[in-house]
Amino acid sequence: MSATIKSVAEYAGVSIKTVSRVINNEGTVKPDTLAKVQQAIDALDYRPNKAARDLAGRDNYVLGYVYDNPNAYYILAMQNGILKECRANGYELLIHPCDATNPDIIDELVNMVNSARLAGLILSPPLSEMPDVLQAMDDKGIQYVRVLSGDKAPDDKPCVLVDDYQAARQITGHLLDQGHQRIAFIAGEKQHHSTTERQRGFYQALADHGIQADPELVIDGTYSFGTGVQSIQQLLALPEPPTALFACNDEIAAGALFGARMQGVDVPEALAIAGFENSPFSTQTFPPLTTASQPTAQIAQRATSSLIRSLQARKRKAENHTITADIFVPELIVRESTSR
Amino acid sequence: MSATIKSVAEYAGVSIKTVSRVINNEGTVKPDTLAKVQQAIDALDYRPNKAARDLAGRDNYVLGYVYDNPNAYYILAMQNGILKECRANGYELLIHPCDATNPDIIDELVNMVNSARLAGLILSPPLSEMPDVLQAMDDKGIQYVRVLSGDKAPDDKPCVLVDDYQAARQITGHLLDQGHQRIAFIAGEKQHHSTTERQRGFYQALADHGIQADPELVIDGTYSFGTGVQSIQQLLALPEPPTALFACNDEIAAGALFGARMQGVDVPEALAIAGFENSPFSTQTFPPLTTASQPTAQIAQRATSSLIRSLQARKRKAENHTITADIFVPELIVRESTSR
DNA sequence: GAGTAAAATGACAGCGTTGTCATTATGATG
DNA sequence: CATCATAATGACAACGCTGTCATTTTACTC
Repeated sequence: MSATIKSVAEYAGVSIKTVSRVINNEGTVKPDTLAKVQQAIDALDYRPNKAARDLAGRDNYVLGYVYDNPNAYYILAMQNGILKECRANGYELLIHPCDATNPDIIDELVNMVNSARLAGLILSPPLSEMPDVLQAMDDKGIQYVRVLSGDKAPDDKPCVLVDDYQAARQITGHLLDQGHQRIAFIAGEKQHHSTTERQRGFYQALADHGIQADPELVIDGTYSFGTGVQSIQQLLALPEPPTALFACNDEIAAGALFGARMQGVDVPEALAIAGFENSPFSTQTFPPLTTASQPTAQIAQRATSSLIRSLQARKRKAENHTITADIFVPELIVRESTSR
Repeated sequence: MSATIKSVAEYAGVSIKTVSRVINNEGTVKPDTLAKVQQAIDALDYRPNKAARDLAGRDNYVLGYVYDNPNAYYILAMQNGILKECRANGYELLIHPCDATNPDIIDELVNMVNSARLAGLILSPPLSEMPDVLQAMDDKGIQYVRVLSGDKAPDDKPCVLVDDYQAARQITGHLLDQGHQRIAFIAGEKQHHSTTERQRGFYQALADHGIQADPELVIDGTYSFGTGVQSIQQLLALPEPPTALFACNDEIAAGALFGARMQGVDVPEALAIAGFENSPFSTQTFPPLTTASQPTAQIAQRATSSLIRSLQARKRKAENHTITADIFVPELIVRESTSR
């Protein structure tokens, strides 16, 4: 049988309420009392009973992660990061896969939050980029944190930013540094901010080097292997084909690599290819892909901790809780697919 | 404010205990009383408070999913299936990623089950195939269900079987039916039962057709793209190369396909390739891969429901609860990579 | 229709925590 | 050193449910 707050209180020689104050960091406990209680907690290996906490308290210690993203690696990395932070703070996580294209998605989410009595929500793209979803959460007073693509927060609500723009600029810059002049770009779904941000970074890098982008070299597609295969065929058929390609993610890049090989085009000798995401795809090709690595798990962890802090701040009625938008810049990883 | 058991009881004109009996299916309630209560539940949209249930009851309504598997698609599919069944039965799910090679893994798991007060565990490979892990669970009286590769249950403890043997036999049979005589096999990690079962099916199919397996055509590797690329080079360098390949999973098959193309070998004209798993890899290649589809989400759902049933049976002290081992046979999916 | 066993229902405590409010200790002030 | 404000602590009810055991109702027997 595991220790209860009562046994800890007896062991430490204080009331259960004081123990409660310690485990909730309420701050109104004398240092030596606190030390005694901490020691009792450690000695008895006490862990608060979540069910009792939820039942007695006003709030619940459960966060929700809502996702709709076909990319399994991304979701799992997010999930791992969130879980880590939740565990560290005694929160639990409710996982809720959903379909963002479902017209009833908003009702579904509100319903879920209410019936599971969630304390807050972690939203990743594309959900985190849907204004009506965010609006509904605000209306219902549901707390959330978003993971977003961008280089500055779109509003003052909590979010963690991934600076795809900057990273895309770096990747493109890397290709330019290698002497490439005709660089192609294959985009993913335009609904994802990540696509538009990466494209913006691509254009900016060209502009930095005084190069005019050739519209023929920019192709719209989806974040898929198939897009890569098809697009590269189209690009290679051009009278003046590109000597380098920046694909919006590794999956597209892998497809392009495959397509190029099928047509007998050597990579990187005749065509340099860079991807984005540092997914397993990027090392499972020959040659391995140059890419940008976003520390997804770490981003998720930061988002979660930010949500928890704002939850606790609200609990203590600290209205002056300042929301700081964390920002991550994916890091350039150079591999053989772009080496000269 | 949502309805409580008390408001339902008042509405229905019975005691709260009777409502409790209804929601727990205890069976000792008169039909018309039951109807009244049901109606009250519907009218008030009552949902039992999980925290109160957990606190008051002996058991918790929380299951755990423990995984260590590099394959993100598999895990996510499992997770989705488990979640679906949990939700349908009012259970919650605790997700616990872990490292099976960690020497302290057993302590870690036992600790987790105790501190989170889990009702039961869902184990997938490789954890479900580690005898010492299972032994520890049995010793501690922790209930679990395993998802296993095999065509019959190894013991009388609850499990759901995936008949890789049968499916591998079918895939190999399909290649044989296409007239192939020299069929290669690339294995994954030998620690995974799925590998040995698939290999067993491969040999059996050859034997069925009176063909002697050529050891030169069987290569050990890992479940990775790289294994596929390397192995196919080795196979194609043989004096008498194979005309068909059965790769232990789609990732290997995709690597092999890539490697074959690199060497100018046409697929399927000069070399037929089949994979296994029906992962996204299998449709992201040109040509798309023949493979076997295991309904992972459905398997997970079945496993979860089996665990829940056995949990409830134990609660009612029904010792005569018979454990039926469900068995799934992955289904052959023929695509262009093996068409004549 | 009285007597009995079995089925159905209810009263009430208790699960482990937090919130509210009362009480006690501490420190500052004159 | 008495007085008071404030910080620290404690007593106790309440959260919504289940388990135990007592009570009532029902069904059956002679």
